[in-house]
Amino acid sequence: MDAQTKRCSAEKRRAVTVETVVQLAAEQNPSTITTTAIAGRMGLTQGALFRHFPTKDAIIESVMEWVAARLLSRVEKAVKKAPSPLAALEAVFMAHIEFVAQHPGVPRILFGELQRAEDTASKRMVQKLIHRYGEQLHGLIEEGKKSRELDADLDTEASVILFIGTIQGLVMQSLLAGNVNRIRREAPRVFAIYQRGIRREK
Amino acid sequence: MDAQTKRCSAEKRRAVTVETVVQLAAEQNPSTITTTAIAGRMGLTQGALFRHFPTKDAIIESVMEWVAARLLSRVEKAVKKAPSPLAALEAVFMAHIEFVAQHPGVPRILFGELQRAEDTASKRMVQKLIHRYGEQLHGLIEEGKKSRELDADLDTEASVILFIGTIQGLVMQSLLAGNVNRIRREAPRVFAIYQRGIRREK
DNA sequence: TAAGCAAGTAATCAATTACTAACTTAAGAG
DNA sequence: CTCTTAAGTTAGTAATTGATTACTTGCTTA
Repeated sequence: MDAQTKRCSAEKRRAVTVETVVQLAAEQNPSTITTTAIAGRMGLTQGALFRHFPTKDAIIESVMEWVAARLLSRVEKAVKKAPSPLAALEAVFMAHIEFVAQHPGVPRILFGELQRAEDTASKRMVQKLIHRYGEQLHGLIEEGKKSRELDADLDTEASVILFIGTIQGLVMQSLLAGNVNRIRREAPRVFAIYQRGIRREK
Repeated sequence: MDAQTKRCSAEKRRAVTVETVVQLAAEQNPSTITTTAIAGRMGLTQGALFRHFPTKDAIIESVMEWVAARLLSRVEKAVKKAPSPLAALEAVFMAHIEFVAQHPGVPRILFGELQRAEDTASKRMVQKLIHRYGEQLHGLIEEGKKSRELDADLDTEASVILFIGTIQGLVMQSLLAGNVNRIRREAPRVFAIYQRGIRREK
């Protein structure tokens, strides 16, 4: 409910605001989240939000920064721990799924931003985030080819698209079922098929 | 612009309205499409829309019916023409992609409906549509196992999720690039990997 | 302890939304 | 040609939105 009913520092308040938006996005369409709803969940009046953010879009931008930092950090960590490129791909996949399961609102926010017609700052941030993510995957797949774990003739670009799409598909399933935990069960099964599609034939 | 500037029958007007929404959804976030925008695109005043639909949600419901009928019809046709289960899967995939390429707003509308917190009629229609679609795929994959085209140990459920997710991923890519035609080029390449993941090892 | 400032409130703003209702007008039937 | 009716217009409504403003409260520190 109210993360910090009393008054607290602006920095802390901004952080709580971002987390509140992420939380609300798990419960409703991100594009219908109002500043009143955000403030209400924080135990604050609506006007108070604008003491910390100049505009609503600025809040969304902060959310994007939060997402980018957290997601990329997890991905990086997963890559480092993995003993091989293919193992890294799997670790990244599972890390991403775990992140999404913990914050089901995040993929909705990203997808929603991409849908916006205007060329907003937050939309560009999503594009940049996914682009960077794709480059990481691209690198891993190319490494996998060299280490002969993956098929040398593999279409790297298509593999990246399928990787991201696979996660997107799992998210959609969880939306369909209205059950977030299903995604954790299904993820390994779906990744197994993906893996078969890219790994070197014996 | 204006599909039928003059006055026309209510039936025709309803059809044009639905097509206009689909068209607008290709250009902007579906949840931001207003009745004013719909009417404007049709060369009509906003109030006139409510001569033909009792509410905005009723318009969306009609759109869902339009989508369900068109998509399922294409899928059915693709299945019938295909000589084998695996060929049918590929035909369905390409038919779906072609449909999405022709109507880029459709997947956005579906995804947007799924995100709604309330349990609306149109949301249930989307759930039903995808469920039926999934059942079709399920059947094709099981057939493929029997005909020994697909791996007997294949996880059917996961394969269905991956199939739909693959399309979702391609849609996301086209949103990212802002280019609809890319999806046609990438689809066969991505499906090739999917196919490798499910077909029987030689 | 008093001053200064940052954080929060409450009321209100203009703009936009879906929806309505009294009216006008065009088209087809007799 | 006229009359009826349905399609469309004009001009509203109430509710909701993001944002602003004048005022209040509480913490820090000189």
